[in-house]
Amino acid sequence: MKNYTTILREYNLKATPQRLVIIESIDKYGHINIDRLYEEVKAKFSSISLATIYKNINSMINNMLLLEVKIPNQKSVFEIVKEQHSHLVCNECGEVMDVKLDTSKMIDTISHDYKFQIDQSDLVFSGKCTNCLKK
Amino acid sequence: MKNYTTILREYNLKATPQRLVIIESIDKYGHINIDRLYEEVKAKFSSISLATIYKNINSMINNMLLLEVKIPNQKSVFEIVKEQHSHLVCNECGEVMDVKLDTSKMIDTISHDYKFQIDQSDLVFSGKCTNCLKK
DNA sequence: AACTAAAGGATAATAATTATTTATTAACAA
DNA sequence: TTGTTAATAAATAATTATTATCCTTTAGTT
Repeated sequence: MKNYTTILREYNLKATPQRLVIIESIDKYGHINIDRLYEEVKAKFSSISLATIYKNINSMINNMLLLEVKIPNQKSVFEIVKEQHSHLVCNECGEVMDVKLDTSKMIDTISHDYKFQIDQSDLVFSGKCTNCLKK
Repeated sequence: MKNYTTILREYNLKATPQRLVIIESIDKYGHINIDRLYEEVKAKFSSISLATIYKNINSMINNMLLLEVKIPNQKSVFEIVKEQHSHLVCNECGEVMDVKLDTSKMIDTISHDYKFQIDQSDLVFSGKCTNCLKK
């Protein structure tokens, strides 16, 4: 069991009970959108308001603890910042999963061919996941 | 000068004057977000409502004439569907540009390693464009 | 324990998007 | 070229999404 209190403090965020539930939920699911997160948190803090969720998500993003993943045809999901990676999205079940890719060669090519300095890569691949392929 | 009327009809969309201006603007800029598009169209049809813009964008997307490109930290832009490509976004000037990439190897790797069937790739690289690098 | 800046709750305000209703018009045919 | 009709535009209204405000509570520190 991770110590979320410590994590929050490392990112200069007060470790409030609400925030603990938020980060715990995100960590639990890996990726979660605002609505599901709201429900998760409300299960433990029935009085929490959606505005508080938004406020916290935003401050966690500003402090680089979380990041938003924009996905075609569905709402963004949030995840805890970790090593650079890309995403697979299943159009059947909606599942979002991480995938480790070596993008260095591609980035070199672009930098060279287009004289463009790349600071960030957001790669999303959509299709059908293993489970849904079986069905 | 392209014949946008014909294009619209090919996609089973009535060629209304409003739609002609919409597609003309998108084609002119390559990529445009909803607000700038609204202004562009309003310059020619001062009475047009934002709802009409949304309605048309949505029907053009549904009929596969347009597609939405989701971008980190800014509003989505729309573009005319063409051969598969990726996007570069400059964080300084906001410019969005197309880039032709060979993603086949990457996709094969993912398909193989993760047993995932990839139908669509959305790749966005952000950083600094040639022009802004010079400044 | 007390202080204070930050956070939560409640709600209002704003922004973004979609729906509804009626009048207009593009596409097609005679 | 004109009439017919289904689709579209305009003008809201309604929803949904997100942010701001104001006041109370609390986490972190002394």
